[in-house]
Amino acid sequence: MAERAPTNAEIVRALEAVVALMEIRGDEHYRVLAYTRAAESVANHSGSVAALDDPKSLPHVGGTTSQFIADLVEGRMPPVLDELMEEIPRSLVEVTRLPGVGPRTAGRLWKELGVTSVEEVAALDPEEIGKLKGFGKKSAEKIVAAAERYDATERRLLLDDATAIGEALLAFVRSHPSTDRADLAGSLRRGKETIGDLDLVAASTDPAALSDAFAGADFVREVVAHGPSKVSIKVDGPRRSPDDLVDVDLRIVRPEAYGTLLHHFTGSQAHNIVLRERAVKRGINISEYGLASEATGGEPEPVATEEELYERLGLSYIPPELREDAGELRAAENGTLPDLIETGDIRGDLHVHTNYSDGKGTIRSMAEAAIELGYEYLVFCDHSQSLRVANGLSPERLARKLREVREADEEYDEIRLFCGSEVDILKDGSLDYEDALLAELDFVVASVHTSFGVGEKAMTERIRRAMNNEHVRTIAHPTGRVLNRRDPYEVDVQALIAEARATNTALELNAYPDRLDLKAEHARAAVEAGVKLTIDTDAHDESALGFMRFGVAQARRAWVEKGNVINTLPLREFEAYLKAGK
DNA sequence: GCCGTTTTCGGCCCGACTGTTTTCAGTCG
Repeated sequence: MAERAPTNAEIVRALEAVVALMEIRGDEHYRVLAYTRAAESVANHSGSVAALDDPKSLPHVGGTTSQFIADLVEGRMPPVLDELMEEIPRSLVEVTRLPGVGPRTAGRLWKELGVTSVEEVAALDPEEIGKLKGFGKKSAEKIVAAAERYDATERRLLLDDATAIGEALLAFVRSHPSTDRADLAGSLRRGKETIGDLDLVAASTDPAALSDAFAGADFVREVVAHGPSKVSIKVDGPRRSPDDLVDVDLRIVRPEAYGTLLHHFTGSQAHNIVLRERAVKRGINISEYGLASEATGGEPEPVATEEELYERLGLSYIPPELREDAGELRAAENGTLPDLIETGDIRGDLHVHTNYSDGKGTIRSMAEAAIELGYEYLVFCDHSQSLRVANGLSPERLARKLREVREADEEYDEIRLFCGSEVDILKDGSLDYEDALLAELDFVVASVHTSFGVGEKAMTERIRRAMNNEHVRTIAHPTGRVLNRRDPYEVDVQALIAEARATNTALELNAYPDRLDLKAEHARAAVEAGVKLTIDTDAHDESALGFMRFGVAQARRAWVEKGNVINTLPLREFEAYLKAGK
């Protein structure tokens, strides 16, 4: 037995390692695909896979892959992975990440030139590669150049940056005279927590003209590919430096085929594949150009909207955020898709900061920004006393702030203002204010900001203890991760969900683009367990109140409905919830 | 390797673009 059961993410990493190495070895495509799908299935599972009685209950996990998972759970190295790592240098996997280099090329560079790493590719003379059959001067130079500028630190775009860049590009596409419709597609449209590259789709009466205009626009830093219906370019990333470029794809079709195009490039790829397989069984072939069947003589018949596409397949409309091959097809067949929460359902923000601690806004400026958003209530939760780096409030300053919130509340008819605290959960699980003080506040958010490295057992106990405090209504950013900067601390999220349910404590889905914590799989597990969520921006200035849309997008990916979220309650009901206690 | 409203065997989504090719493999999404 292993010391600790592997997390879903660890199982996924092991399966993906098999995929990468098998591809290099040149294993049969469908064998590799099976491991790919098993990895996706584990990643999409909301509960702990290690805790399942039989992993075969997961879709795309059969006898072999379930044994693979069982080996990991019991602390054994799965033989297939052992064998692959014995045979193939692990560092070759990185070579396949070079743009334009896939597993076939990496495998040949290794077998025919003895190259095992990106560094060794960069050190190659392009002429050596050019001597290999099927490689010319151009591709040889491209491969070496890609290796030379390869940056191993994977950096993905946060949602706010991706949205800003994407919307600017979209405005350009929409402004072209031949454009009929255009949208952002891909993972940004699905609301994924981070974005690798941007996908745009357009319906145009003159695709070639739009393609040329896009490839020639002044924001283009590099043209990667340029055809009559597809353009791939690089544009400046958020850091606007030469080594911070973002890949962008634009696909263009005639207006009548827009529905299937938008659908195709929204993905996910896994969703598209299962949807298309299902269609093939019914004699229909789906492509971005439409639906083809015997009845259409094998030619694609265009479909103008996504709604019509799903309808023609006998399915209810599946929102983009659910398109992950995570059970949405079955739900669409049965008419049991969730009625997903929308940004407009949010009635207030329960976790915002002011200049009393480390925020930039004042009580009144934040209140006025919240009024602009149409909120019915706003809860100020500044940091507590021990968090000195964030100018945490002493009991005296908290008392002063409480008075000011009460005064400001009198001044605004449009909104109710509440005074809360984001109170630190100290190392031993006690809270950073006395209970008597917490009792005076309207709402208490508790969270961990220090001593991240205490280990899973201690961290889980620490947060569970905080949940058992009668004043603590929600746990903010429950896993502490900061995207691109800091991994989550070790904590047993399943145990937190169980304790949240037992103590009637909510869990926060923090909408800040670099947190988005809980992540979607955990948020889904929480609502499945009957735990309520709060979706809060943790705003430190007025504009950050607008991050709510990113939190809602993540909640939608977690199959969350309005009724699962505390701050969708109308003011009267929210007040009743406050009054009722835990 | 997985899967079954034609199947326990024989299938497995579909197409654009590039480079090096005279018909296609590899990569990408």
